[in-house]
Amino acid sequence: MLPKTRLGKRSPFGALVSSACPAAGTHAGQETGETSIAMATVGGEHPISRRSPEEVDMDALMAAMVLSSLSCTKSTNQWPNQIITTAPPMDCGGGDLSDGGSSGYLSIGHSNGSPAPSPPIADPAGLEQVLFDEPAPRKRRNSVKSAYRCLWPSCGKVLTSVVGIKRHIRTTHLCRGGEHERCSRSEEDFYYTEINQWDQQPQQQQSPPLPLHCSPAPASPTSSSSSPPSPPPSSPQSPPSPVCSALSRSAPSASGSIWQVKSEHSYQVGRGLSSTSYSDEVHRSLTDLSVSLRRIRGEAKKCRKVYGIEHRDQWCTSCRWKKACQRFLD
DNA sequence: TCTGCCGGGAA
DNA sequence: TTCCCGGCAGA
Repeated sequence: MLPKTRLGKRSPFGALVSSACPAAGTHAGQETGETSIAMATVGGEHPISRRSPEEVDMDALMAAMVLSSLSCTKSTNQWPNQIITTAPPMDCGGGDLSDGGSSGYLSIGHSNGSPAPSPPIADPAGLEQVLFDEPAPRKRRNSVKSAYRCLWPSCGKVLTSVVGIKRHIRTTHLCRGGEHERCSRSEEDFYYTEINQWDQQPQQQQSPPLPLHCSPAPASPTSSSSSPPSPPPSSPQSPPSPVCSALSRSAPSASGSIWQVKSEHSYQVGRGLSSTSYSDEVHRSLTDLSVSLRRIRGEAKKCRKVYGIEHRDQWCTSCRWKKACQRFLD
């Protein structure tokens, strides 16, 4: 009768989705999209591996400098830096032995094991822990034997300590000229990759079966679907940080003893869990809620389809009432 | 555009 | 409680 404004008509989840998804979808989707693009692009043609040594040197140096400067400002502006820091390392040189994009995660995510500083990881983890009350699955490294491989073109030196590999990179590759010394301190992070050897120690693995909280964490506003939407503590825009510390989150099915280049690993993780997963997982958590709050449209034919409008009297009551069909349950 | 069905109102 | 339907959202 009256034109009713049915703002509250839809389930609160619907509203929440519409309000949350833009944030999650746009941010995460775009970010991850950009990241993916960057990864793909860089992976496709890697400057370091294809260019002349001088160009490589300069590009890598530039990228590293940018990264270094960015990493210095992480504390103030968190997530954009995470985004940004995700991309440049890919530029600066994952090398050929792994997917181009992976090096970004490598250099960022290696905080799991390597002493290289990577502040952005910690905060999302804390945030997600706060939001989801889940234990941080970071312990897997305990059972991992690590080595570090130099990614410098045509080097490939493997050392067993971070210090060693850093020193190697710094002294051998970066600090040929003294002027590099200043920036190379953080730069060497990008020129080595960690290779892990998982032993068969299944019960030691403390990592949860499949940590999904990687992405929900930044999705704090979105994930509030299960809790009243509360503004993020600090950032007004509540930006999701697609980069999560998920390097060690993927659960490699270690059958036997595998050496796994971490950059590869992280690339997959990055696509599957950390970056892309942000939107994916948000979507998924949202979907799960959606299932509970609103039925997924079923594949089964409903009374309407089966009997047709003209035989509406044969419909089940729910269908007649435009409710969820009770006869053809999915 | 069609369809399922949520949310709400009327009887 | 039953019945109906506006309107949203997904396919």
